[in-house]
Amino acid sequence: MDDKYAGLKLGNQLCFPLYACSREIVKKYKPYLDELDLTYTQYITMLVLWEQGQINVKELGECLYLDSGTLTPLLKKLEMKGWVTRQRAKEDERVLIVTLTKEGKKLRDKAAEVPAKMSCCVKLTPEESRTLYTLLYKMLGDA
Amino acid sequence: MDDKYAGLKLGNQLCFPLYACSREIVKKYKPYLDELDLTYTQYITMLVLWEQGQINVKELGECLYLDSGTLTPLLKKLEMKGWVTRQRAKEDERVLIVTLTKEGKKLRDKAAEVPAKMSCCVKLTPEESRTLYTLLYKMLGDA
DNA sequence: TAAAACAAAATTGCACACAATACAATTGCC
DNA sequence: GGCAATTGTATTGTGTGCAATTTTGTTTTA
Repeated sequence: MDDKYAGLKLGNQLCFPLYACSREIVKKYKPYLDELDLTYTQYITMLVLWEQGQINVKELGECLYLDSGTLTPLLKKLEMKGWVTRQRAKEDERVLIVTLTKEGKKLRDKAAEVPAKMSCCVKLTPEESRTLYTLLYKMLGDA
Repeated sequence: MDDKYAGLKLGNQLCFPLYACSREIVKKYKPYLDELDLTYTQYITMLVLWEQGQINVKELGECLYLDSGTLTPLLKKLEMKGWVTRQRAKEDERVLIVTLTKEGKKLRDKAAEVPAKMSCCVKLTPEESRTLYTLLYKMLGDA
């Protein structure tokens, strides 16, 4: 009878726990990131910059699955805080290059404690975490 | 040398693919939900209402992991579209009861096709989907 | 080489999320 | 009954997230 609507049950949706989990995790980061004066999105942006030092907006967007509409205001805020600079590429003035500043590099030391603090919140075994990680990247890969 | 910062690598973060996947999936829903004149958040709200017919805001928030700051404007929009009514409980005027209308019920038939359309987008085997589902709920359970 | 096609960012506008705050109704305690 | 604490929503302000459009610059081609 109700089979027609079985697919519409919240409990049968894979998307829902994904969506809810994502928001719950970001919420858990908040107290630690507040200490660094970073939002979650700013944090993952800084992760890329700490690894690469310098990157243009297009590539940054590809790394983070974010577009310029999200990144432009975010990067301007990071620039105002003095952690990055934004300048046009000499070779091609359309390209905007984001570079980590000395101050931005310093922030990395404070941030280094965050992952350990967060890992306490995730109640999965290391193996479960790996499995989850693999499955998520498999989904993302086809995106 | 760089071990100190190993935890900060984007590739070592579980939160990141979770966050990215969540947004990518919501994005894939968009064209189908546009046809129903629903946003993703409105859609999962309707999922609950299609199952329950009636629910108060507090319980709805617990189901969806959303608070009143998100739900209040969202429910007002659903009310304006004529799919739900909002009225205070007689027993306790603080409680707001959201009820599906006849029009809202009709929408369920159109929505019934969405899950099948979406399942094509998820390139996981049924077993992988179940594993992912279980792991996500395990994380959520501790949230 | 001038115009068209293309590309990268920025801008704009709408829709969430959510913390913080406000507010109104209710409950508990004396 | 009176009043403080609690509870359930609503409001406000900030920060995304993204589609659509515009601006600016580059490349292609007629």
